[in-house]
Amino acid sequence: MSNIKDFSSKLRNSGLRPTKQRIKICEILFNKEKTFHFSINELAQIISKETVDKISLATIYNTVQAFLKKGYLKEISINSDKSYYDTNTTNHHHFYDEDKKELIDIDYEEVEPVIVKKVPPSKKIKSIEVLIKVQNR
Amino acid sequence: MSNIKDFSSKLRNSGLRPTKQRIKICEILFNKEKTFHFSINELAQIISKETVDKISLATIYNTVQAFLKKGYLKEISINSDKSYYDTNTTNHHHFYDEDKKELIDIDYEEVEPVIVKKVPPSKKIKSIEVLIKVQNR
DNA sequence: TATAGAGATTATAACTATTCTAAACTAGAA
DNA sequence: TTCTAGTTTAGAATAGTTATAATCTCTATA
Repeated sequence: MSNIKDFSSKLRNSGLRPTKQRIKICEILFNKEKTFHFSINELAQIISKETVDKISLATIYNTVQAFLKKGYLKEISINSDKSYYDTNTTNHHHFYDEDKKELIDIDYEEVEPVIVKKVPPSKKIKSIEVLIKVQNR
Repeated sequence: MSNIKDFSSKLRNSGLRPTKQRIKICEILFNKEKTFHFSINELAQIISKETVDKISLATIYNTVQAFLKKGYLKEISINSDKSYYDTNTTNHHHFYDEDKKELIDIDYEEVEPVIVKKVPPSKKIKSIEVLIKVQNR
């Protein structure tokens, strides 16, 4: 379990000034035992519940962008109207529950490695994402 | 190559009244030898170039939604701010070229079938989409 | 410890994608 | 030809996100 000191030095080490807003957001995002998925709006709601002094929406956007760039978060693509982020930045795939509108991690081992026979000329693979949409039987 | 009559009856057969706007959009979308990918905005621009009488944005949205529901189009999920659609509604996957911001179809045979060992309880798989992000080597 | 200034935060405006609304129009059945 | 349900339309409304410009705050260094 990380504490404020840890987050502070982690932020500093990656060139981000450890402000109280960023530390708070770290606590919310990275103090969980499970990884989780969120939209900016969901994150904003959690923050407003857990803090006395509010953090402005702009800062939340900025912080998420910064963490994304540093590789602490991963963006997930669902066909959607808004962006979703994942605190699990390792290689893994997702189920998307069409009924509950909910994203579920799939352990990497649960999906056989995806094998692609050809890649466009002079390109290299950056990532492979599998999205499996499921619905009630 | 389909002509206006064809589109007219195809529309009627699927319960959509063949209006001149819908027929025009059909011509643009389905008279190509290659499948293609587009955003609403890109489609709107093509329409405005190819037609004298404009089609309102609302109609373009409505029509794309209608074609989507009828299964003539497929929505594609890229991590994005807007929706993309594909005239290729068969099972296939995509490369996303991060440099050109361009989507490329992958023939179904080019990717080994994705095998999932477990599905969430009482759910069935609706679709499996693989998005392979590539960038310059 | 005080302070300057780069980097952050903030409220709010602006922007973009999409949906809604309500009036006007039209395809096609009768 | 007439009627009407289904369509189209312009424009308003909404939601997500980014930009702006003023204010604030870390932290290096004097």
